[in-house]
Amino acid sequence: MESLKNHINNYLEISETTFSEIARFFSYQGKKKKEYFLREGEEFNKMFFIESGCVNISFIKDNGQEQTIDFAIENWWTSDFLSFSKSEKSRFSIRAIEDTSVIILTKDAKEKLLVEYPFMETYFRAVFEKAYAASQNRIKLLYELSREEAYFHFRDNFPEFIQRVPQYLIASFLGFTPEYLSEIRKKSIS
Amino acid sequence: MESLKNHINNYLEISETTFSEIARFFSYQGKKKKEYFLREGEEFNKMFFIESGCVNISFIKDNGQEQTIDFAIENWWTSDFLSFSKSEKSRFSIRAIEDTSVIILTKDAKEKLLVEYPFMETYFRAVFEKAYAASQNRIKLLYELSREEAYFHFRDNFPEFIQRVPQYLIASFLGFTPEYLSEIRKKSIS
DNA sequence: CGATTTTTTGAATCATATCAACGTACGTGG
DNA sequence: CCACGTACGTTGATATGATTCAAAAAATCG
Repeated sequence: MESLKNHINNYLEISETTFSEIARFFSYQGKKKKEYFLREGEEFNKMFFIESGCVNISFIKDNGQEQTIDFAIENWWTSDFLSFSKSEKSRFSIRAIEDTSVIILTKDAKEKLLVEYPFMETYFRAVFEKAYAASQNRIKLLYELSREEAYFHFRDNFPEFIQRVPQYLIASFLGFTPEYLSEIRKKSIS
Repeated sequence: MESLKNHINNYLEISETTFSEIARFFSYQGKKKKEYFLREGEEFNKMFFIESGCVNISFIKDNGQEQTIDFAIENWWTSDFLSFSKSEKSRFSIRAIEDTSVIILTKDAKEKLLVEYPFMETYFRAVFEKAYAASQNRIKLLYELSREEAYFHFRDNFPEFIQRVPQYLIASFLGFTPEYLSEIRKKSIS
C-alpha cells in the first residue's frame, strides 16, 4: 500500500499510524497480461488504484469492435465512474496490458471510509478535481487535433505508452484504425 | 444564493445559519446575451456556478474558428479547470448565450472556504466526482457515436438545449459544421 | 422595414475507413 | 532453445462521411 500512502501524501499529511488504520478499507488484486479485471456488463462498484502495471478501459461498439477509451498506469485511480456512482452494471471492461496489481476500494468501503475519516474527503476531492481537469483538457484535444496530430501529440507527451502499449490499442484510443496509424507512421519516419 | 444553497443541500445538510456564514466566500456576476464572462488568454482563477441562464465554453482553433467544447446551465459548476488548478491563463472563453447570472468562487476563496469549513470538502468531492463521471461518459459517446447519431442523441437527451442554443453552436459542440447539421436535419425531417 | 445573423443548398474535395492480402514478430510447447 | 502458430503490423485499392466554399434563403433584431 506504500504507493497509495505516497499518493495521499501528495495532497495531505497522513501519519503511518493513521494510514495503517484506514488500510483495512482497501484490498489487493493482481492480473497477468491480457487478463480482465472487469468485463463489460458485470457488477462492479469498485475503484482501482493502479499500484504497478497498465490497463486499458474499453467497451464493445455496435460493429463488434473493442473501443479503448482510456489507459491507466501507476498512481492513477480508474473505474467506470458513472456506473460506480449509480451502482449499475459496468459499461466498460478493464484489462491488464502488462502484469498489473491494483488496490481496490469498493463503493461501500469508500462510503464508510469517508464517514469515519472525513479528512479523506480532501484527498478524493483533490483526486476527482484533478481527474476532471484532465478530462476537460482531453475533450479539448479531441476537438482541437486532427487524428494525425493527435498521434504526434500522444507520442510526444506520453512516450512511455508508445513503448508499453501495442499499436492497435493506441490507434483505438486515438480514435482511428491500426491501418491509418501505420500510414501516419510511414509518412513520419521517412 | 438560494440556488447554490439548494445545490449543496443535495449532497449534505446545511443550515440557514451555516450557509449565511459561508456566503461571504462567494460573489455574483451577471452578463447579457453574447457578452463574455471570460476571454481566452485572460487571468481567471474562478469557478462559476450558473444561477440562471446558459453559457458556452469555447476556444479558437488554429483555423480561426470558435470551437465550443461545453455548455453550462442552471446548477452546474463550470470553469477552465486545468488553468484553474495551475493558476495559468485561461485557454477558454466563457460567453453568455442568454442573459445569465453566475455565482463566483475564486481560487483563493475556495481554498480558505475548505480550510475553515471542511465539511465543504464533501460537497466539492461530490461535485467533482459527478462531473468526472459525466465527462468519462461523454468521452465514451464521442467514440461510440457517428456525428449523425451524436446529433440525435443530443436532441433526444437534452431537448431544452435545442430550444435555447443556436444551431451553429450545437454543430460546433457536436464537432461538425453547421452545413452538415443542416443536412442531417433535412434528412431526418422528411 | 432594412440590416445583420443564422440556416440551407449544392458541388468539389479531403481525411479516414474498409477490406483483403501479405509480412513480421513473438510466445509457447516440445 | 528452436520451430511453429497465432497475433500484430503494413500495404494498396476502393469507398464514404464530413468539410469547404460560395451563394441564396430565412429568421431575428433594432
